[in-house]
Amino acid sequence: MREGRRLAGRYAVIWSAPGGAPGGARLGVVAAKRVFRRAVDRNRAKRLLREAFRLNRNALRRDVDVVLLARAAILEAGRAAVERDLLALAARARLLADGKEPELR
RNA sequence: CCGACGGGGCGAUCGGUCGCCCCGGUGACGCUUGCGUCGCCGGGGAGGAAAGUCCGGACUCCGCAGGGCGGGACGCUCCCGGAACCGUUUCGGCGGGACCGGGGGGCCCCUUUGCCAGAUCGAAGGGGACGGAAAGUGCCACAGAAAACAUACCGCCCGCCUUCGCGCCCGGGUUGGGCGCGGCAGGCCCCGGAAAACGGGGACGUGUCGCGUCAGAGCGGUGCGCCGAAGACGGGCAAGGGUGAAAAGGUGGUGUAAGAGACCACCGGACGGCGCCGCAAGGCGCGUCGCACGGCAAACCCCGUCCGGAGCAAGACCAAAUAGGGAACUGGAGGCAGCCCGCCUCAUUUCCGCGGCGCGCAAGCGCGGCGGGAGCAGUUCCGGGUAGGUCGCGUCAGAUGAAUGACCGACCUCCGCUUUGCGCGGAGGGACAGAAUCCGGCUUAUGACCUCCGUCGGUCAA
RNA sequence: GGGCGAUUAGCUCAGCUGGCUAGAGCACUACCUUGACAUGGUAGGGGUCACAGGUUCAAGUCCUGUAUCGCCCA
Repeated sequence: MREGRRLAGRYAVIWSAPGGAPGGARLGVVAAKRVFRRAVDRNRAKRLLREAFRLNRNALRRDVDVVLLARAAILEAGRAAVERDLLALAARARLLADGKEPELR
């Protein structure tokens, strides 16, 4: 991951590196204690990122590993907004599976 | 009835789909043959505070025969209930128990109010970390005379002394004054006279002088004074003054030089005296005391009860590499020979013991040999221990970076539109907040709803 | 997870066994010194003692709770 690519979005920062598993891309989530002081906020941030990743896992390339770092603004966002942010980031990082274009608006 | 605030309870509905963590079962695949990945079935999956870490306990290690010092925590009394846990047990129970809740009682403080007033008391409401201030030590700033074995600043009173004033008495009686008498002079009136000259008389009391008498200030007095003032000294008193958070009972009287519980009445108070009531904390009565002995112990401290220390990052087990420790065994290198025994050459730190050879008169020195120990080197083994791992943490959550989410529907709440209903649209299902060994307590944070309680406001009725 | 400590002026710190006006240095302001500046001198301003409650006649100090910051232990 130290050599991986990094891109920042509104609600998250994404790292990516070659890897992957038979089931598809693997995920790691990070919520820093400096950013989210309360444990309930850290859990909320990680759950939002995890859900957004799960719902869009098939849209991503299968041969990469991904780490998502939550940013402070994510607490104000809903699930759909986090999903859109994640897909936009994946597109910029060239992480989308071949032949599939995100439906960005 | 409504609203606000405080306190308490509760912190939450049903169904479906897709995912996550753990356990049990099962199947497929992969290979380092016991794990990994994926799937299916069944079960379980955050809180009242999981939080703060303020306490108590279980548990673990250290220590351990027992106790003390030091340090710390708690503190009215009685009853009932709950309680993690501990001890004991005949497994029914019994005893203890940090702490929590409820009720009754006592004591103290504050506010309001009622007593003529005051000390103080009663009532109502509220509050109390509520053992001891008569074991000891310490502190009580400023102000005030005095702040804790009370004191005497101002003040009140008495005595004495000094000075002064006032009054009285006495002495002295200047100038002057009043009264009386007298002399002289002057004016006025009357008579004589021509006359305003002169003479006589009269009244007046104008001036002056003398005598007598009366009063008499200033001044003086070792004088007197139920007079007064000031000051010094000696003594009595503690009522009044004012300061302060706090000043040694209150009111009225008697009394006194002045006063004071000095004495008296009533009220209040104290008692480590007695009696009675109450399980007790305490209360009441009697008696005694004219009534000195304040506050602070969330100051040191004393009394009673309790506590050994550290903490799951405790601790237990498995255990690589490297370095170091211990034990046992072996003793280097080369050549000859090669089945074994063996033989030759070179090298070999130090100590002890034994005997041998050589030199030397001797002490001793040198040479090589045997045995033992240490060191060194090698091999093997052992233990400690680091990285790492497993357990601790199994009990209906069980993680070594930590799992509970998303969507749909029902239902509910609120807002808007609509004449109501029906219906439509929108928002929301809410706050505080996420287990990390477990349990109990405390504290703090909290939306909606509920209603038990309290305070305040509004409206309605009586 | 567990065990501890601190908070006083803009900054760094004192403040004893509760009491007198909460002080010191740097910084800031004004004036003096200089042609001007630095330095120096004089004077001055600036404090919810982190917050809340309690004990006490009286709290920065004592007690309790809260908040924030920091340290240590595998």
